[in-house]
Amino acid sequence: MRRVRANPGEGALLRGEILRVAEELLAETGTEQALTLRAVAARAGVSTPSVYLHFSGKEALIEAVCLRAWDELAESMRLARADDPFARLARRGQAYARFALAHPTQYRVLLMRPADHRAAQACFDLMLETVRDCVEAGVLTGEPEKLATRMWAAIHGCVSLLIAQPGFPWPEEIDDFVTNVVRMAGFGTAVAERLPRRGVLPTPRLGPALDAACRTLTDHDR
Amino acid sequence: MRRVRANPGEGALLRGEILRVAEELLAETGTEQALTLRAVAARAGVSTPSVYLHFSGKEALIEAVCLRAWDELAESMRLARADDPFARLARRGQAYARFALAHPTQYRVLLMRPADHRAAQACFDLMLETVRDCVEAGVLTGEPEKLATRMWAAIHGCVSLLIAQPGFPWPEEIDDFVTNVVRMAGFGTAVAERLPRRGVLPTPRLGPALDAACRTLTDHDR
DNA sequence: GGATCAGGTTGACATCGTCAACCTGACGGT
DNA sequence: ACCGTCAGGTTGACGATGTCAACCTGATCC
Repeated sequence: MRRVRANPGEGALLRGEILRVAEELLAETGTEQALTLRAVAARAGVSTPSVYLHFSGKEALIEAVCLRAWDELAESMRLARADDPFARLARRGQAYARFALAHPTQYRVLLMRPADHRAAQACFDLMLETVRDCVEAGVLTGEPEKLATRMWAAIHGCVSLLIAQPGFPWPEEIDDFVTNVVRMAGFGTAVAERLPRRGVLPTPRLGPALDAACRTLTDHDR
Repeated sequence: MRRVRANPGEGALLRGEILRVAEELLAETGTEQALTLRAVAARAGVSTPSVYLHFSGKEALIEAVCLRAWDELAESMRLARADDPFARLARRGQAYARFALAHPTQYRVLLMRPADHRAAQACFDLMLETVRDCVEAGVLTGEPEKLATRMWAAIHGCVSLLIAQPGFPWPEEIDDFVTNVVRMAGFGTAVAERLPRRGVLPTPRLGPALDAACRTLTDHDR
């Protein structure tokens, strides 16, 4: 199983190999504790300290492995298109959630542990761009950065709870849960920003008023 | 620094002492990696394996330490009262967020790592109870369990991002962020559940319609 | 006054991340 | 043809950590 030494100039080949087996190991075990430098090195057919030739330490390796997933996420969000900006927002939110749930370990390592990297920046920017479109189209009002972080929080909360609390008695199917959280975030952001902090109808009158208001939002013409 | 041995029948005293110093250590360092059995034992004035007399291992100790915080959280949510059920929902959501941000390490350990315990069950039940009140009062519609999980997701997402990504360029003050996420969750849940999955006005007409609809929700009488 | 047993301690083991020192074989210059 | 050089590794060790089996000890009861 011993790996043959690379020729001069090809040292980076080992780096790729290490990343590959580390990703494998992480996917197999589902936890970064099981990602030992010794296990990674052994599977790559190489001695343990060789990892240090390409990564400054264990944390650096883990980060490098997980960061690869985020490029894919940005790509899959970019692919989630729709002509209507508000619909595109929902599509991208769902793409985000779908990807996170498909790569739970990487998502957890990068976004559910304290860190100062900005792994999600690219994805957030894609979200932000779509929120801007919605503001221009008049369906959302307010500062796009603030609106986007609030919606991000909702979707992140949804997937991170699903990842971290598999034992919780979730009352709806995962797909429905994600979809409904996305809808809640979208409509909630649109409505909350249009209402004053105080002076909204008191609860007994708010229920019927919401019924009536929502009827006017439905397209009866088609 | 050596602790005097407890008398027969008082063995549980050490358990309390261990919990106390472990909590101290966790609060000081902010990370459970620094919570070594050796450090805990040393600070308690006791030998390392003594911890095993009261906890089955490191994970059990960490869980026991963090679980103590949740009882306090449930209490502080119970204290967040308001006559109006919809307002009470917001108060409790904010109490939840405030507590989580005040005990970030415990929150992270229990809710942001994979686990099968149901740490948050008691808090969720308090949330659920208030959601039920809102449904009875007519301001929310739908199945309370589903509504509550969606709102929980939003608030959890908000605090867990704040805890895990302190380096992110948050565009609003933490208090405002929390408040606005809570508003988004409340109004979003109320509205999204009243709208059909399809057949909502297309974006160009949705903006003005939302403006008009939200005007009807404002209390102009006072 | 000796047995008992709760409440610990001692010493060791395997595993981990990390590092300094060493090895080795391909390649360029002469 | 030979020899230095240097990229690309390896060896062996260190200290820290979770965990466990075996041992100790002093209060209490008959």
